[in-house]
Amino acid sequence: MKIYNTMTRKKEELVPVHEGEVRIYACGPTVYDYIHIGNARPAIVFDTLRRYLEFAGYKVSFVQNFTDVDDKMINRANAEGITVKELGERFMAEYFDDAAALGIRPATIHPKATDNIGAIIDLVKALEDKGYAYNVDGNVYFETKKFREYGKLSKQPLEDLEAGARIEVGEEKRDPVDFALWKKQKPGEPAWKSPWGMGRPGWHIECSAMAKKYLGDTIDIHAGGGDLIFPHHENEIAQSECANGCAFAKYWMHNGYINLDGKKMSKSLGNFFTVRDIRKKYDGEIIRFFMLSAHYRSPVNFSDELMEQAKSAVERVYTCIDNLEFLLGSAADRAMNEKESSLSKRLDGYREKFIAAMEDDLNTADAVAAIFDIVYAANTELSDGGDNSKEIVEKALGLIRELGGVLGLFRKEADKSLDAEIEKLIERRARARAEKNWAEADAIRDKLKEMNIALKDTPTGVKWSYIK
RNA sequence: GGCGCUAUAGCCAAGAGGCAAGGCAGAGGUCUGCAAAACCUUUAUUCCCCGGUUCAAAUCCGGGUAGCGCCUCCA
Repeated sequence: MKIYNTMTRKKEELVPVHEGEVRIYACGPTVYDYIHIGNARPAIVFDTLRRYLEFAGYKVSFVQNFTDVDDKMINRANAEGITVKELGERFMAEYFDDAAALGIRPATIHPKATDNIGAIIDLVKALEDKGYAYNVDGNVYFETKKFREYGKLSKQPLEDLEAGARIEVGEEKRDPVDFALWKKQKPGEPAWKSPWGMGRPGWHIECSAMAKKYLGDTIDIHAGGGDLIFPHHENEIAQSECANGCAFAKYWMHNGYINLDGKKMSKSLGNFFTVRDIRKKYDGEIIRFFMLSAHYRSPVNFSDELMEQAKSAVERVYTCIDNLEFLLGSAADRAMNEKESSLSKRLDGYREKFIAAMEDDLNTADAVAAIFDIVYAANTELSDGGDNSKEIVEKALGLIRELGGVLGLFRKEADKSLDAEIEKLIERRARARAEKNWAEADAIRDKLKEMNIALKDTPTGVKWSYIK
């Protein structure tokens, strides 16, 4: 598989450190609020990466952290009159609720910063011992200039950063580009015991510490949103490579932003939609489809119109699945005929197209198109009245399910339970139709529609489904 | 100022030298008692503009234009 590596700005063949296994660290949310759809993009994209790598036969260790102590957490907890811990627990639960709706599987491990204070302290200590960090009255800073390669990910020369950096009033750092590894406790803040006194970790160090603890000194893929490149990932590199003396990550993957009217969606600008709000109107799967219908590195706009488009597209696939399942009921138990063998080969071609797309830096837009190719082929070649073998119908159905599953899509089973009253209505309508009593047949159909049941008259009988 | 990303139909979006994928929406049609779903036809002689390279450019090179992002917390 080829992956675009932000470090080299090129697509590179993925060669994991350990054969047959891919270790991924993805920066997770700060759990002080509901996630917005900008936060949802990396979660969906990298969950899809993980699914594809597993499909391709790798063992995948996927670590996604929760930042559960920082300024935003503290401010929000104070505002709500609860503890930082309570706030974190609440929004971690809300995160998992949203994630499940978006088809995001729980990571292999979801470490929390506050559960890993020991590992964080060890790392800061190592940096201090090696002369990369200095302590000023309980605040420990990383001395950025000591790391010659600083800026290699963002391609920002240190001098330029320095020129642009601001020095806060009362700043005690030796250099504006230095950043905090350990913050001294302020009144009312949560704090842990450390060699430098009571305090809490800086933001960047937790990822370095947890990546090392759970995945080792050199991980395969480090992933996150593009806005983390600088300073977060740059700082992680500085911390980890200085402490461990080896490369931190082989590949850096960054997703593009979600825009609103062409402008980046962000909490600070206030122009964002939470996943929770969107879910009131659209199923999480539609949000996921929307995200995967563009390449992960390109920016995408978000709007109601686009969600409607995504919804219609998702429905097209489910309608096809539903039709194929109905077809199975009347399909013949025989080997494929010549025409079906040819269709089968065509379907294999679409499967290859899907894989080639995913191999090419996770081109999910092209992969989605391959699924639509299958849908089209099935719609065209396998019809209600036709004589179809079970084998070919199952093959088309199986492919949509299999490839859809790699994207975390199209796996929902239609509800096939029907209550007796509705069943009776369908039968009554069938009788009315047989007697050519169209008025009654249509009245029953309208009534069923109000009850959320759609009917379709086919040569092999009446097909019903719930209206979504 | 430094670093970087976009520009393809009404909308969304792949493609990165060799007849412009796929989805949504629209129009007309087929099937149907009528529907629904599906299918057929139709919707970019052309990919922001101007030059250049080439037998061949949406794709490569040079120069513009427009929009966006990071450089401060941000996915």
